[in-house]
Amino acid sequence: MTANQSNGQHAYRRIQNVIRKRIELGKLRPGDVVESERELARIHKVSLMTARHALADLAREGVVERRHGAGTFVAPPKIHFNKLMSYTEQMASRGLSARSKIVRLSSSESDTEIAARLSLPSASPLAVVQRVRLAGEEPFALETCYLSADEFHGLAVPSLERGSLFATLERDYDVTLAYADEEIDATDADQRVSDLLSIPRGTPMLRIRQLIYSSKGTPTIYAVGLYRSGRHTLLIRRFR
Amino acid sequence: MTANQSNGQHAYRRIQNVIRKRIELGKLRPGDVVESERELARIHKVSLMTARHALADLAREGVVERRHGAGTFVAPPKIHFNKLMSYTEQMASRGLSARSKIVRLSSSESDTEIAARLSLPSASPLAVVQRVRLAGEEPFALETCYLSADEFHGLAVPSLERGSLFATLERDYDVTLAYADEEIDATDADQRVSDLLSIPRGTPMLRIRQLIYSSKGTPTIYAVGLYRSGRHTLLIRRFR
DNA sequence: AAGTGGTCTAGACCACGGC
DNA sequence: CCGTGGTCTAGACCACTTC
Repeated sequence: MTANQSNGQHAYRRIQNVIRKRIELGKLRPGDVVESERELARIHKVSLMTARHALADLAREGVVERRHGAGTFVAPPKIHFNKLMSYTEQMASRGLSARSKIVRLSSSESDTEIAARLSLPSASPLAVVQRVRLAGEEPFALETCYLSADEFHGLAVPSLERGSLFATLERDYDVTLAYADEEIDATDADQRVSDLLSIPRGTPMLRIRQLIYSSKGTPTIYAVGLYRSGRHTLLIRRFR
Repeated sequence: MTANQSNGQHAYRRIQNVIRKRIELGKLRPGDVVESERELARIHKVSLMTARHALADLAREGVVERRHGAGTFVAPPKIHFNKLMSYTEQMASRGLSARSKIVRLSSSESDTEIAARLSLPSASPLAVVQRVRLAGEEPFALETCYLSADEFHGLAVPSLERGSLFATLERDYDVTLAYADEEIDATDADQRVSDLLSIPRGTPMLRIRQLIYSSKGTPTIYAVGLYRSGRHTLLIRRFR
């Protein structure tokens, strides 16, 4: 009995999971006090440092707040700012289902500039997935994703039409996405965009170009999104 | 001799400061190995847990990176993503000087919607500072800031023309800004904007509306920025 | 095999908060 | 006052990387 105990989990993780589950189930609500380090140590039969580790880590994640001399409390539910989420996940977090239509799917194109962004040789074949995103029945965004066709061969339409690209990559290709750098600016709708989204040419669009990195630090997806003005606002939180 | 030693610092902070200083002075460069936990413990005559605390904390801040089984290394210098910076600070970080022109300065307006965003009574007087931002000689953005006129009376033009609004608030009013929530979308230039920025009407604009909070959590500034397309892109990093 | 970070123990004293 | 979090000790074993 050293690091792991009954199951294959670390002690501090087990403690965190117990607390997390209680919050998830509504047994602990925001503002409620959580057991103190000493109580947790006693209950879980671990040392104080381990109980402390569990709480300090939860506090870092923003799950709980600690007040010196007072105690540890469940943090108010936080809006997930600056989180990298697939369209599917974004919709799900608002209780909506993602609807989209694939308008282009190919795996043998090549584009020097995009290959460069993905740190690929300039003639590398690229897989391209272009989708129109729908809010209700109304199209409001056009998203185009570029990936290395060599690394991700055989991206299937059905899996993309239902699940998200993120989920497909993580499930079928054992790639976990970690972070993305985004460039955001404004343009106007050109002919192709206005046709696909049924909006007038020249409509102002929010353009988001993101380079999504895997957890190994490899640039994995280059995505360009065009969002119809008024139908989509981006939320960001910045810190000083 | 328990928590503090020679000076009034905690042991783990002292260790961090030593490492930080070495990085600042260039004695440690990105990729260089930092002393191991055991070495630090020996050198600073502290326990392993304390040396560990120092390094783990530096790793959280992104100053160093730790690799299991390999060692602790100085992290590559980070670009400051998602940092709340005034226009003046943004320019300074690129080695440029901020140039802007105040086109409106008043302190007795009132606007129910904006007052509400600042959590003020709806008839509260507002101080308004509207500035055109210049890149070289070319105007590329229009920024409008709203503050409580009661709290910030006597905002002087000269201090705003040179220094930043941020600096003025922090110096003259003892307010430190902590974070901001931003809504980003696209619009087009209306008559007033196109006149002020000398651009055609209908030019797509990036619109950033930010609510800036003080370190006490009080909404302090509501700012609306309109940025000319192609002349300004926003950079964001998102994490999963 | 040697060295590293990651987890953990079983305590200790200090600083702070609320009663 | 008592209970809380924050720091700290002097070790231990495990998991991992490097050689």
